[in-house]
Amino acid sequence: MRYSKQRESILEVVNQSSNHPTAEMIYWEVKKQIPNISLGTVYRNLNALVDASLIKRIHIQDVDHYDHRKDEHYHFCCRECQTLYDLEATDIKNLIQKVEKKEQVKIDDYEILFYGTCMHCMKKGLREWN
Amino acid sequence: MRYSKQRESILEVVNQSSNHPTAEMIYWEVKKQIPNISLGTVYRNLNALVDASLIKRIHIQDVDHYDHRKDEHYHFCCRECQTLYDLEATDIKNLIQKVEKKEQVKIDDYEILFYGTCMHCMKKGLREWN
DNA sequence: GTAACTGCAAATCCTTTGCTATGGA
DNA sequence: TCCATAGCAAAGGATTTGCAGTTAC
Repeated sequence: MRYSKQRESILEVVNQSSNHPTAEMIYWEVKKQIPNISLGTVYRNLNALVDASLIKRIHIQDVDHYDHRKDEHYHFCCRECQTLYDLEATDIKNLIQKVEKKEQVKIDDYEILFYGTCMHCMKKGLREWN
Repeated sequence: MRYSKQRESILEVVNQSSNHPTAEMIYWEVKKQIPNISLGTVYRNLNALVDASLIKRIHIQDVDHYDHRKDEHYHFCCRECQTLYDLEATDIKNLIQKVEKKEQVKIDDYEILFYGTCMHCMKKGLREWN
């Protein structure tokens, strides 16, 4: 893969985002640095970066989002405020081991997404603890 | 939600499928019973059934699939043969409890998908155990 | 009777692709 | 120099929507 300032900028935006941007959001962000970049270029580069495993595509509630790969994590989507959080990958090695053993498969990646209510929205009383 | 034979047939096809059909596959299957059904009707009903939580939409490798909700399960996608398997939801209650406690959230649903190599393909030597 | 539902076709939305020009190695 | 990559605009594909007719209740 050859260098281009467009691809560098796109990768940088994804890596520095904590909010799992969509292609469109990435496009507008990169446009601040490279005003004449085209949306086609953003899509092409996102695909190239996903193929190269430099970033990850995650599909949440009917929309594609892009995610840096800095560490293993789960995702949590709050149904009240629609925020998408990163969660620590609690127990993941243990879980993978158990599943591999029980099902006799070899696992090399995962996508773990929980839905529910975040602490913030629970405090607002939008949902009771139970 | 009012009764219609189209919706009944669509729900039945999803419930009786073990292969996580796409909208298109469901359309062709329902067409055997109701030859003049339109694709638009299939999409409309799939959305209605998902909204009513009678079926689940799962997005795997860039394609939407539909899944019955008979029991809790994980999904496993084999990178070699592209088969999508249902796996037992090993340890799920324990995992949810741990995550809820650690992250202070309330979880009411999840999507857990593993990627890797299935037993079948490993036996064919497409990938080594390790 | 009437509101929900259907089939059909057109519209919409997101993403990809073809083309020519540019730029990195 | 040469080939990957860019920008632009048109094409593509999946899904949704508007409308007029039909059906469940």
